[in-house]
Amino acid sequence: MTNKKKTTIKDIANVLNISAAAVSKALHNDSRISDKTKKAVKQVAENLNYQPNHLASALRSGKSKLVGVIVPKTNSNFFSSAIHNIEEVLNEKGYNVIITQSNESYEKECKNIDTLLYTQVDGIIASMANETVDLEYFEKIKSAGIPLITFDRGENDLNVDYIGIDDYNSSHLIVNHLVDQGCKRIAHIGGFKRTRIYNNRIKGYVDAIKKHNLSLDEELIIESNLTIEDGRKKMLQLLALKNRPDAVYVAGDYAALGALQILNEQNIAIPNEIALVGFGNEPFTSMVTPTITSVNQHAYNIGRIAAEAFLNYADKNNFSQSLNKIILKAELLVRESSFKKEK
Amino acid sequence: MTNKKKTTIKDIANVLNISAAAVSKALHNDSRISDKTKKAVKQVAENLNYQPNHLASALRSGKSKLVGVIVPKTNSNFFSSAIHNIEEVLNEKGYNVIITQSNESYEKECKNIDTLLYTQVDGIIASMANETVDLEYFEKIKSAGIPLITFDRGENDLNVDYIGIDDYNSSHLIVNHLVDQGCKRIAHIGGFKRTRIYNNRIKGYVDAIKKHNLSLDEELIIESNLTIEDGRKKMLQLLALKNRPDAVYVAGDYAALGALQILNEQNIAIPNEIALVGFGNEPFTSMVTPTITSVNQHAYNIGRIAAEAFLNYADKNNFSQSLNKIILKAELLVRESSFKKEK
DNA sequence: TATATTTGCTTAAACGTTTAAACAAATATA
DNA sequence: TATATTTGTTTAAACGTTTAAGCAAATATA
Repeated sequence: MTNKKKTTIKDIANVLNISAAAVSKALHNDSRISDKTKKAVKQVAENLNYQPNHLASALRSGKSKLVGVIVPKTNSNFFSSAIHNIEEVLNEKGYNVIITQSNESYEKECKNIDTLLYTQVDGIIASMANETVDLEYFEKIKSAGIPLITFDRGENDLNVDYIGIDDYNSSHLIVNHLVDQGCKRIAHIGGFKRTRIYNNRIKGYVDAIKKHNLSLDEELIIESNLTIEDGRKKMLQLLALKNRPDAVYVAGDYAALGALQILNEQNIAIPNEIALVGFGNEPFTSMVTPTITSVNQHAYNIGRIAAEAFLNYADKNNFSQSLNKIILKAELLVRESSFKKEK
Repeated sequence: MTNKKKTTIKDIANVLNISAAAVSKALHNDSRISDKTKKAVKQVAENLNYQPNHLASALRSGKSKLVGVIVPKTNSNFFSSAIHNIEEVLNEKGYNVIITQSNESYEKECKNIDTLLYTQVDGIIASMANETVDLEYFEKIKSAGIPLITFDRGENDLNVDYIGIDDYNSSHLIVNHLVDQGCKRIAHIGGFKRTRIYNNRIKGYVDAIKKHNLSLDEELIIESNLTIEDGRKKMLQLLALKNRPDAVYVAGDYAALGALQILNEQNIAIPNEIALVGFGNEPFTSMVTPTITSVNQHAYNIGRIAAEAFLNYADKNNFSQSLNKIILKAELLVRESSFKKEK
């Protein structure tokens, strides 16, 4: 099958012997077009299998009705669910969503930004890569004059909307729970300090430890990239201490899983010998043995709110953005890895 | 920050007192433009922070340099990895990729197709939703005159390129392995028969069972939607049989996980009492206890090949598509759930 | 020196829409 | 009946590019 020429409004106009402008207006239900003409136009459009050319209308109107989304990876429950909800809200309003993934690489993230700007998206909703420290490229979005909304991983210095959970308080929830279970020496395998959310989790951990008058031991706080492999490595590091912890709070579920594997391999009783808590509520946390206590980040709400934040700016041709944080409460889901039946 | 007008080639032309056409050519390194002018144009473009308007060039050239991807869900290792490789190949060639997910819903899939056609993509690479039986919407893609490439989940009747693994032989690999482990009564929790890949897995299972002269028992073949929940349900169904199986081959890893949960809950020894094999090599198969034997579908290669299949058609303005299957060999990854130390 | 070719640019049309402005015909208002 | 308003349409310009065609100046060829 060779590709036939696509039907345009001109073709419809020719069939009916009216102007292209009349066709355009008829298709948009302009009040100044007679019902008779509208009906005829729509009928012919259908017959000729007319598909509006988005490029032309976007060019003319200056609005592409496209919103770009940048996430570190789609292969995570949190992000794929956030994307789903962003789509749901935006499709409703006639926007289409372009998803791109950075794979945690700053370089790829820059490319994605270029791609999206080039595609003339009307706005960008982004969660930053672990690697990202330089904000220059994100500033580029702002100076392109389109709204930028950040979620989960954002930076105050960008001075744009941010939607995330309360990382600081989540750490409190976790430490409180572990203390409640009788743990006295709680370690923290955290993310990179330079990433705000992980830094907040660390701060929350430190303050909660202090609040409970537990010993704040530097060797119990470890920075990690939070992959499975690194979780294994950092768990081994903790086990090598003269004075082992009796609980480990890991700032990401994948790393928590790595830690769990090591504990299982070394036949260390979970949670009685060492209790374990992850973060993110990835589906596998309730699939592994033992199931892993984790924190639910409410991807559902975050996605919706991020989309709504964008809609707030859309269609306004004179807007100014500023640091506008929306912080949601997170929920601790206690599972086997930290719940001691007999304390 | 209010949104300033964007720089166009006209702005550049004005600065240098040359025509817009000259600017366009200079930016594209046309041989008929002097090096001096090219240099000057590029310098001014940089100074004014010029970003080409993709909509305009796409409209003019009739090529959007955008490729649409439709997958059932991004939240699966197979698809997210396939997407990643599709992107890698296509970005290299100057294409950008728009990802959409159907969430296994036919309705959403149709919407996605409309969206992509509306966005004027130059081609579509798709894997069909479980629900999809009606091919009308996919025919719409063909009649839009752009190439359609299917992977993993496709249909012969579409008469387009298809890239997938050898499902029929994969079933043979699995049954051979289970027989090798001494299993005599092998059940199959399969996907929907109407979906080609699952049908092929069922056929492969049936033929392999016959080949080994095992009893082909209708009650051992169960159709499922392959979610965790359904995997649990169908496993319970198998356990309720008077004559229980000693092995279960599940056509998807999520359902296999559900089955595993039931076996663990009922303290049934895996693999000695019942051996278990999944399909898809989702990361969690090597995370759970016991680890689950599964089939690696080589998402890496499938993504690359699908992208290359598209590139085959791209830029050709007269092409015809036909059923063109590329079938890759799959790899059986034997793990704890089916490997008996003492047989 | 006369002619052909190459170089470096300009002009203008085109891609498919949308929309402001114009205008004739029909209808309402006084 | 004369004028104002409404209705239903057309015309033409615009969005920012690309590109075929044209043309003058510079250079090569005979």
